[in-house]
Amino acid sequence: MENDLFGICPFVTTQKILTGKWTLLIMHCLSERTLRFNELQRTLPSLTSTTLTKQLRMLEDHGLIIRTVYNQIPPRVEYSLSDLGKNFKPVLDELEIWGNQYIEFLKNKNQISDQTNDDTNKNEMTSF
Amino acid sequence: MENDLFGICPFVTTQKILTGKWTLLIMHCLSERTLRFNELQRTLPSLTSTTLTKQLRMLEDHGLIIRTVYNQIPPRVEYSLSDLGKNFKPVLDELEIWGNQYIEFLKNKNQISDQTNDDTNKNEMTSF
DNA sequence: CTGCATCCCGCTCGATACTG
DNA sequence: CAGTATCGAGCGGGATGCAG
Repeated sequence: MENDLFGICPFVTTQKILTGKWTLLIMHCLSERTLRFNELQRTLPSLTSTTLTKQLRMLEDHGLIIRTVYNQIPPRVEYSLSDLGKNFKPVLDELEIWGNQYIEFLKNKNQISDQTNDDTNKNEMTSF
Repeated sequence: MENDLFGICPFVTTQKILTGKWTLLIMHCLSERTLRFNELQRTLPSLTSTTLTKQLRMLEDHGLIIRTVYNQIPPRVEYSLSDLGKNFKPVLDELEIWGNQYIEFLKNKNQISDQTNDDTNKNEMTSF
């Protein structure tokens, strides 16, 4: 296999699962409650159905979420966490705590750099 | 901005930080002790210096690790976690727990689908 | 409403070769 | 020992358009 440590090292394995720009956010949303496709879409701004579908399929293939289809008109599809997905909750909690810490860190950093560097120049080279 | 929620949503922000195929593993290694460049390289199999350097630079730029250079011949560079990086430890711990759960899940899945195939490669590795 | 098919762009990974 | 320079392949994200 291309990824020698997948299925062996817990960190490499998890990292592989978490590839996908929106996986954490999706997992967080579904950890609160079951959601329909367009509920997810409304919750996650700037995320097209194409991308959302792909990410959901990936998580489903990996066994983290469950896709339930109701045969109705109009269609109704619900996404919820599997047991494996529910066990992921502690990770999400710690991730959220640390993420907020990091955001605070960023704010301080920007305050410092904004004092010295007020002119974020964007001059396009007009000629020469 | 290309990433509207970076610096706002803790999950999106963290996900962005964690891009990089080896970030979690590197963070785990450094969470145990300070390491030199080639120690990391020896610890992490199949990882060229090019890639390792890039990932380390990324983590350094994001403020998670600290790079200390000793002016010596031969050169000596040590990598350690910053305070921000040390605060990441709880995430790593939960990640490791869940990752091992997931590995167990994979084994069961493979047992079902690989009833005819007996894989001889079943070494237990806690990490790397 | 919940997708799939297609195409394109950018970016990351990694191989290889070279350096102080 | 600890990198840098360069280059290429591959893959994921997203825009667009269509479908049941």
